[in-house]
Amino acid sequence: MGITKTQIFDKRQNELAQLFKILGHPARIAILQHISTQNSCICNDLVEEIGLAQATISQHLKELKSIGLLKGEIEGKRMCYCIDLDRWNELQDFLNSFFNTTKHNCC
Amino acid sequence: MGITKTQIFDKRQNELAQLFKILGHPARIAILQHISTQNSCICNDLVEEIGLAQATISQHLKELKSIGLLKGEIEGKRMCYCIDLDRWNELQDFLNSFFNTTKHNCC
DNA sequence: TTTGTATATCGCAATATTACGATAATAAAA
DNA sequence: TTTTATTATCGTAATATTGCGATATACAAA
Repeated sequence: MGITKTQIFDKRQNELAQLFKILGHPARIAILQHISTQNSCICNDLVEEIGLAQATISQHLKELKSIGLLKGEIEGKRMCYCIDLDRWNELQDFLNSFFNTTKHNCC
Repeated sequence: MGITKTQIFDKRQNELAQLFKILGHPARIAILQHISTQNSCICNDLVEEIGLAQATISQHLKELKSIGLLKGEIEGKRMCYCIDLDRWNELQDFLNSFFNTTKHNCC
């Protein structure tokens, strides 16, 4: 065991869980905050500011890219990672719709 | 390795990540949806409706309780799990504040 | 009391995640 | 061309998560 049984859940449930899961790591939260509020979008800057190894940061960036939250642009020999603001808003709406439709109780 | 280095992140980052992480599993999403929209709050009903073993559902319920999202009431020999709506709203606000303060880009 | 029902917890196996050193790939600079 | 800097990927060790059978616990019903 150890495998999440995705086949017994519907598409929306798996999608929601996947989004929450990717956001569920402090390094990825920190990356998003740095890019957004501290104007550092260069991979190497993030490595220095966050304090994880370069390979580790690169891996986290890849995961954030996998849900479309980040897009990377090549800038000479460096990579500039930016938040895809359209996707960001879309995601926020999606999570809010989950919260709003799940706001009732049976007892 | 394999340990998340929580000590290099601040309290808010770790808290946000923890909340997202707990929500990052389709079974837990399904549990919340069942309780809220399908009026099933009895543990055993969830076991039948979701299709995971009783021990597994019990474990997921425990994790949802750990972030205050569910509260369980004893009802005879059964347990009725309800969403803590105050906590639910608080959490939604907290996640929205993260989304709203991270909505800028450097490039 | 005995039996049956509902839930929690323990222990374990399978799998996933996290982190990082080493190395490859790419492009600018010398 | 050679060197240097930046990032991605591979391989691996450590740890975490998922899922479940077995069992313990608690309560109701017989």
